[in-house]
Amino acid sequence: MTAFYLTTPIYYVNDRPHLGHAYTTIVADAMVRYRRLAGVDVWLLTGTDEHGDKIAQAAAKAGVTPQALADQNSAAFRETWRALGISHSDFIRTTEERHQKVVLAILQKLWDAGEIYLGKYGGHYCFGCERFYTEKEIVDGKCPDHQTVLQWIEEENYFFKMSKYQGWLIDYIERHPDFVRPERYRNEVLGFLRDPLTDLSISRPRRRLEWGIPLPFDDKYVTYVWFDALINYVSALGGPGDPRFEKFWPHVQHVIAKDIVKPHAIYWPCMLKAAGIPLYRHLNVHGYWTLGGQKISKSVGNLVEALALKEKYGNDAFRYFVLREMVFGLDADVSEEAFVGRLNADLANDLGNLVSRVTTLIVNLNRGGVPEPGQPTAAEEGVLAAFTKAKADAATAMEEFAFQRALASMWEFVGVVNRYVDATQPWALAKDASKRERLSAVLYTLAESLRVLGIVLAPFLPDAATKIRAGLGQPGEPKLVDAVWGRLAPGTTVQKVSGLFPRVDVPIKPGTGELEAVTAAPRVKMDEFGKIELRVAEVVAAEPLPKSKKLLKLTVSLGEEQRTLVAGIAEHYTPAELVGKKVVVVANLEPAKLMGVESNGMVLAASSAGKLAVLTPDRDLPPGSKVS
RNA sequence: GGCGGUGUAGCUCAGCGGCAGAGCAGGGGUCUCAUAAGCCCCGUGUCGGAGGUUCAAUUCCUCCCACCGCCA
Repeated sequence: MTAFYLTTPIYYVNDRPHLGHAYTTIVADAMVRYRRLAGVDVWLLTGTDEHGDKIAQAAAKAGVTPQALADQNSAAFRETWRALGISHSDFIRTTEERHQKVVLAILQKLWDAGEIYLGKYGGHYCFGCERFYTEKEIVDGKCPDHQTVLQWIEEENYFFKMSKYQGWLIDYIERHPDFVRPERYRNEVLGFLRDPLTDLSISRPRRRLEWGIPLPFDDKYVTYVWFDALINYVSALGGPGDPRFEKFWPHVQHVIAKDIVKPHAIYWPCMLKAAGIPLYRHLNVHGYWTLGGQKISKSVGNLVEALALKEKYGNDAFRYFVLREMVFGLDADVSEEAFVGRLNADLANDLGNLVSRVTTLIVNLNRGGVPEPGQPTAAEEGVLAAFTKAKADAATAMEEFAFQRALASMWEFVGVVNRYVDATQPWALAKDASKRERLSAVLYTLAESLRVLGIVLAPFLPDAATKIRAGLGQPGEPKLVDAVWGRLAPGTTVQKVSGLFPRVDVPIKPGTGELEAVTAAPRVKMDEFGKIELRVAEVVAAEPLPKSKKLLKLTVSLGEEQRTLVAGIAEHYTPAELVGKKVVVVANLEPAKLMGVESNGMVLAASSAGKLAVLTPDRDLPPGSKVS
């Protein structure tokens, strides 16, 4: 069995988890699930990066220790991945001993090999910020934050001899065209390498920064955060020599966002080379999300809110959207409108409806079981061929981290199956006894189409795929080797699978352009509606319920009887306003106790955007009048 | 300022030397198994602008404009 090792970046804990982090992690998760489906032994690593200046400063500002801040924010990431159903194998933190141990070992090894030297670094330093500024950040020789004159100070630091690897790295990237991909980022890296590469400062003096891993050969310094952080990919596997490392490291690929290309494409290969560790296979770089056409800024925090789409529409829809909408490597835009568009068009109309119509057809026309496949005709061969193609195209796309293409390929097949249903018209075949065998062949083909979809979609839509397989009597873990035509046994029980992805109606709020998404209500039959007894009632008495902000206790007259009911309208109506009003109530609602008061019915009220109005008859009618 | 990229239908994008394409949105039709879903039909757009190479350019070259990225 082959192995596969994939890493997300370790996320810096001065930030809260947002859509950008989620995308990187979902991409990695989908990739790993896909390989796992194919029987590959996979290891997915994520985690948090916890050392450095910014953490120390943020912690000081918040009045907590750096470790406490790191604990809190690291937990936020862990919780987000749990909520998104990420199937990572390990979660590493750079403050863990297992990580620090490997960092120390590598530093020592580089020191012993003469790859590190003590050098002088001069720069414009601001004592207020406790940091150096580059020439371009300086405004009139002053700190942009404090407006104080910067001082030129020289500081001794340890440097990694990165410059000597420049020629080697250029050569390596040229010989390995997909080392950094997509190509645009490879070109960027090569562009950067056309200028002389400098040595990399890998330390910070402890008198300035305590929050880091002390250098093993000079405890007056801590390790520079990038040098520390990159090593997580190695340390999480136990480091060279560890069986897990030996097994997975030869297959390692990284996924990152474009902002951290340089450390990953330049520092990291040089570090690995110097440490005698083989280079990673691929650096897979993706772009940024914009929100409703707006650039994301941290102060706005809107990228965090984008995660709410997952709460609102479900995890599978969220995964589908981000994987389908972003061309891997390029920037993409999220908006609720685009999200709902994808959800309705691809998930509800194409896939969800297909699953619903096919399972219903089989249940209705073949007493719930998978029929015999019978004699395939050109139409059936066409469906099979379409699946074979979709599976192969998706596999190719997944090799290249082209998630959008993988999903598009699968949807080609969904379209073929929808057209096949229309072309063969099983409902018509069922009316003709002489077409019995033909009907069997068609229903079998449809059932088989759904079964294989339930397998190949699993890495992308884990929950929906499980439901599809369950409907076709396929419990347990899906395997790609079973996504082979003809494996579905005749006689297998089929159950209706409806409502996989309900359509969403989106009225656009007038004037604002904002969307207020509302899930379409299911249709009800007349006799179902008829079960609800609505009557006009007159409010006889009203009083607030003690200790409740929202509830009012109402006594209403229905003509021949009086009732007590509780209504959640206290924020919108005073008791005095209500007495004497004629309202509409549900008269046959099951009694319910609210704040200790038994309520026998419900007052109907309409609400929108925080406003609320009870319904009253347009003309005067006696209490008890039926509403229908 | 240097290097690179992008500019194609209302929107998102594919094509990259041989009669302009897909998905979505929009319009029309149609079936009824299905989530008012499906299916079928409908796109003359100066392929950013100007010039050039070529029998032929959206596709190659030059310049210009706009936007973006990396670097400074």
